[in-house]
Amino acid sequence: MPDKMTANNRGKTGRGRGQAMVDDVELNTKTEPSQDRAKNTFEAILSITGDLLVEVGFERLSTNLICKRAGITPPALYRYFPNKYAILKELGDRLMKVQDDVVIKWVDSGGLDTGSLEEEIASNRRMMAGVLDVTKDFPGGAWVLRVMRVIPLLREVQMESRILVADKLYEGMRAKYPNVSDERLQTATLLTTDAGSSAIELAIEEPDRAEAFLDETSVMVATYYHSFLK
Amino acid sequence: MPDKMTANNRGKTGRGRGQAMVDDVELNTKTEPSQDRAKNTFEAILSITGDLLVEVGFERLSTNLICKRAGITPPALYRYFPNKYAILKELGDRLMKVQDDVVIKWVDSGGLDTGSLEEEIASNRRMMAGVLDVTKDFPGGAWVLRVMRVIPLLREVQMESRILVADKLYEGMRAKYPNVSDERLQTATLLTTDAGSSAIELAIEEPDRAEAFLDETSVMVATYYHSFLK
DNA sequence: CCAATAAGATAATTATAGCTATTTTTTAGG
DNA sequence: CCTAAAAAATAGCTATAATTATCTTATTGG
Repeated sequence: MPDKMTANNRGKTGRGRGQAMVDDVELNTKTEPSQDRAKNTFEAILSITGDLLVEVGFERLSTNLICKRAGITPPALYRYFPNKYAILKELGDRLMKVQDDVVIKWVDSGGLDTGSLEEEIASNRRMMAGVLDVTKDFPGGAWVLRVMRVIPLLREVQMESRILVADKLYEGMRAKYPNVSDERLQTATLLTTDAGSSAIELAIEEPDRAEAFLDETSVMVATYYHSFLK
Repeated sequence: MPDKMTANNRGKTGRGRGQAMVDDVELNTKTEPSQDRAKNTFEAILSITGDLLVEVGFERLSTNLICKRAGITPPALYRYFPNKYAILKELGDRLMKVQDDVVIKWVDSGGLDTGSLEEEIASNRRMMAGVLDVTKDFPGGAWVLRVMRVIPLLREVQMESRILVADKLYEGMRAKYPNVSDERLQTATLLTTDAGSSAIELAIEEPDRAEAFLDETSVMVATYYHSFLK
């Protein structure tokens, strides 16, 4: 039986793989969109992916679903992203960036220049509220945080961000706690960053207790650093 | 063209669904294995699932792969577990149980009956080391923790455990910190449990710094609780 | 307004995932 | 040692995931 020659199957076969290769994948975006229409598509893919994470979760998220919701077809999506993980990576990069920016601005604007424990708690708390805000505003923010944990390549994105933030904090702390070893201070910044991130996740999950989570985490972290002075 | 009647396709069709329904699934185990052989199969499925999580990650984990590695066929697996998530849930249940047991034993054996801050730090540190140990011994322990975050139904398992542990801690703390409100103490136990869990994940991910992570987390948590005395 | 290029649509392909009806083999109790 | 129940194997099915070759439509710089 000869090949059926329909309008779009001219005897050459497609080469879908059915499953993405999770290792060895290129994760960077492809063509940067130049036209306005394309920029909209690009952004729509990202924001819809975030929305879908909230609606259907990570397991049910698929490129086909994203396309359907965005009103585009797969080739349009694959013009910008080489694969599904690249979309998630872009989301991860962006979320980390907005979170990092909050912390960096906080440090640069003197968030660490505090005296009393009470001041430190309050300053810390303000920073955490800022991080919570940008995360809540981010489409699917909490889900992006979770997904980053289960995809090794995205975990690296997160760790890079953690290190960036921890370094920034370290820089500001170094002068403040001169008699604490470099190593200890580095460990401390990493741990408190992680604890803060966990608290943010909890706060989004249980909005009713969000205030309490921020309050207590601020107390915990500030009290901890304060103990370095002794 | 008539149906091909091979040895096992007798004209009735199978009814595979191709994708699991992530919502609305039964997650409990089915037949409890009675024969020894069956118990081995049951345990093999669980421990191999843990191993595979480490080897290939969550995304590549599939029932077919588990079967292949366990030397069984899908129907054997599906005799015990109604679907893939039930396997993960059993792993989650078990990991939470061994972790919880460490904490409960620690409380019951007087882990909270400490006086000085130094004693509290040391006691806390012993408990965390215990939790780290059982988690490291658990096949795929760190991965199970991660996976629980991205599958809502498993997240519930984790939250139930958190609440159990937090309640146990709360019980012990209630007497120790009489002038702290119930609500605040509950928030505190939940947050410190979460922070501890994050630290365990970090410790497994970066074994070289595991000691430091436990040390500092103990300090952070103990210092925080200690501040309640003021 | 037209050519070049960007953006998107059509229509499939392949792989593999989850799962199962049915038959065969083990196991263990009488 | 024989038989009923338990356990596992045979051999698939169906759905859907990711992805693509090719063609068409929009956009824009000249």
